[in-house]
Amino acid sequence: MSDSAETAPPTRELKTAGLKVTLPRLRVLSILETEPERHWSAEDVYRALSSSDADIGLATIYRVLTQFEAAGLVLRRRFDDGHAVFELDRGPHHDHIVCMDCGYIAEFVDGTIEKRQREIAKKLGFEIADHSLVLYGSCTQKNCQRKP
Amino acid sequence: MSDSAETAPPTRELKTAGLKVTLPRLRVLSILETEPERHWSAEDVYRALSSSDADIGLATIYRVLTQFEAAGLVLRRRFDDGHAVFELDRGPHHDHIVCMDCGYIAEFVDGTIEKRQREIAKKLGFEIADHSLVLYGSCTQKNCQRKP
DNA sequence: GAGACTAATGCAAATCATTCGTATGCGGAA
DNA sequence: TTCCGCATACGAATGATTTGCATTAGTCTC
Repeated sequence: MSDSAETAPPTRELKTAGLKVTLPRLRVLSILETEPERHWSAEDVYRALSSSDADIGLATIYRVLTQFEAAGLVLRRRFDDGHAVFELDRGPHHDHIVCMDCGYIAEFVDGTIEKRQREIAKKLGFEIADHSLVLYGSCTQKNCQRKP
Repeated sequence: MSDSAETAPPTRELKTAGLKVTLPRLRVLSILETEPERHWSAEDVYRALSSSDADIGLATIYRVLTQFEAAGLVLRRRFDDGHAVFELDRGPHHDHIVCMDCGYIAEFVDGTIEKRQREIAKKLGFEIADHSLVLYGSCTQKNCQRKP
């Protein structure tokens, strides 16, 4: 089949999101997709791109990630150090539990908690738009102590 | 009665916390106590102190607040903008719900959620040390739109 | 497919909250 | 009160993130 007859997945994704298809945006999206579950800092993405080939400035990474967030492609998270990390917004909503020793991050979903949140918001007279739940602790895994 | 026979509350609180009683620490603690429920940024405290009298540097505010945190006097919170705010650590643990329109912050506690968190942590093999739960939404109060 | 119009990018400089370095000074034990 | 060491003030340094501006690349029209 011809190359142009089909649109490559990242390209289609950008178009669907209403974003102009540019090289930096394609590169960033491709990088994110190499590890779809990972939480990337802007620096992480920058380094991954630099080591590959393209010549993309850090400022552009920030701009692109912010656009992706606005377009609903990625989620911006912030754990206790205050710095932002980004992850692809795929699969169902989830919350996080972070190991304070090794930085390992596990994800979970819990219907009971989600339900209670809605009830609480209602009782307090809020219309809830979003939430952030992060548990901090020590993972008792054998592989702990490994820095992220 | 004599002044020295009784220790003023903030002084006692510092001593109990194992902190040397210094003027900046007393001033910061007093400011926090003017609005015990408030979430203060370091800047907030700085401005409150500047407008009063003392000559306390912003760097000192940061140091003092960090010491207070370590001593368990205050809690450091971080909402979505990534900046730190501090509140006196009194009364029971609580979580927050933030109005994205006016910045109003309400507090709540929910046993069901706390319990589920412990269960989840256990299931994932974590020993939980802390957690952060913030709901974001719009308060439907009459006083909304008021910036913090 | 070429030209034109606009939005996107690279780079460097600017910001902003927060931290550090260092000389000086205050708190508290003897 | 006297002395020692931690605490403070100040400004300069830091590090993540944003912005200004000249240049480039996408997209749309013909």
